[in-house]
Amino acid sequence: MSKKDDILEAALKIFTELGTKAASTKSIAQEAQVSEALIFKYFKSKDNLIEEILKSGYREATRLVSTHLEYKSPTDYISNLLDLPKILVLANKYFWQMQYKIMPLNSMAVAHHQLFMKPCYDYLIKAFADLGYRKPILEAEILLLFIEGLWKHIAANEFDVEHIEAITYLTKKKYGLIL
Amino acid sequence: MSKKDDILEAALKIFTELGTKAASTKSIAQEAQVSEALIFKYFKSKDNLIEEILKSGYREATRLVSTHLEYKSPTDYISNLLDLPKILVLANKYFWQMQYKIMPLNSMAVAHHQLFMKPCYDYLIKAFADLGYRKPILEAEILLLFIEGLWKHIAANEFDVEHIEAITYLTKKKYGLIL
DNA sequence: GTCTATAAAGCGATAGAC
DNA sequence: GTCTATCGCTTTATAGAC
Repeated sequence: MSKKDDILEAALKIFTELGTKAASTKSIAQEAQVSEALIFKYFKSKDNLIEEILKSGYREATRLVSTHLEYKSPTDYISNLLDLPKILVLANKYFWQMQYKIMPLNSMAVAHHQLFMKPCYDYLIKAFADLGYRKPILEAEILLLFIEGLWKHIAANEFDVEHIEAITYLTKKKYGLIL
Repeated sequence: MSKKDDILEAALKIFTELGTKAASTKSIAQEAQVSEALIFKYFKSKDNLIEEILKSGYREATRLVSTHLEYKSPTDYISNLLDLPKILVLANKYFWQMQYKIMPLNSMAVAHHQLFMKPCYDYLIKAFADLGYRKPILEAEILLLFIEGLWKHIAANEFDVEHIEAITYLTKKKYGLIL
C-alpha cells in the first residue's frame, strides 16, 4: 500500500474519532507514519483531503446501489431500500461511521449525501404510489426518516447484523412486504 | 438581560452555526459584545460553558416532559411520545438545533441525551407490552429510531408545524392510535 | 464587573534539502 | 517521493488595571 493510501486510511480513522475540524493534519500524519508535509503534497489542503474521502466513499456506495437497488417492483424496492443501511455499512464500515459523525457540521458531507439519496426518495414515492397508498410523498418521508435513523444507529453503535435484520424484518412485516 | 445571559445566547448561536470545536471563544465574545476574558470569568472554560448550556436545555426539557408525558395509558403514551420532538423544538428551537448538530461529536451532549431518553425507552417497551405486541423491545427501538430521525429532521430544517403534524398523524394511524 | 494585553500552545500550509 | 524546519495565524486561558 502506498503512503497516499496510508494517509487516506489514517485520515478516515482520525476524522471518525474527532470530526473534521478537531482532527489536525499533524495527528493524521502521525497515525499514517508520514510527515505532515506529505499530506499537503498529495492533497493540497485539508478540505481537499476530506472531499477526496467523500468522493471515494459515495462512488463505492453508488456502485453497490446500482446492483442492489433496481426498481423492479414497488414491494421489492421498498424492501431493498430498508436493507440499504446494512449493506452499505457492512461494505464500508469506517466510511459510514465517519460520515454520520461529520455530516451535521460539514456541508460537503451533506451535499454528497443529498445527491446520493435524491433518486431513492423519488423512487420511493413512486413505489408507494404504485402500491395505491393515498399519501405517497408523506409515506416516503416517514420511511426515509426511519431509514436515516437506522443508518445513523448502525454507524454510531457496534454493528450487530442479527439485531439490524430483526429490526428491518419487523418493519417489512409492518408494511406488508413479508407475509 | 445580564452580560452572562448575553454570552449564553451568543454561544448557543455560534455553537449551532459551527459546532463546539470550530466555534472560538473570540467569536462568541464578539457576538455577545463582551470581552473574551469575561467568558472565562463566568464559565471558567469553554467546555464548562457548553456543559452549562446543555444542563439548562435538558432541565427545561425535563420540566416540559414531566407535564406532557405521564404514563396514563399505553396508547396515550405512544401518541404523546410521537409529539415530543414537535413540543420540545417549538419550546426551545435554538437549543435543539444546536444539540442535533453537536451530538455526534460531543460526548457531553450524548450523555445528557441518553439520560433524558432512558425513561422514555423503558415506558415505551411497557406500552407495547401492555398493548399485547409480541416483540415490545424491538417495537420500542423501531419507534425510537423514527422519533430520533424526526427530531433531527425538525431541528435541522425550517420548522413547518403542519407538515410535522401530518407526519405524526399518519404514523399514529399506522399504529392504530387514531381511528 | 469588565476591560486590555499577553502568554503558551497548536493550527494549516510552504520552502527547500535530499 | 519524502523529510525537516519554519512561517504566520488562531486558539484557550490568565494577569492585572480600572
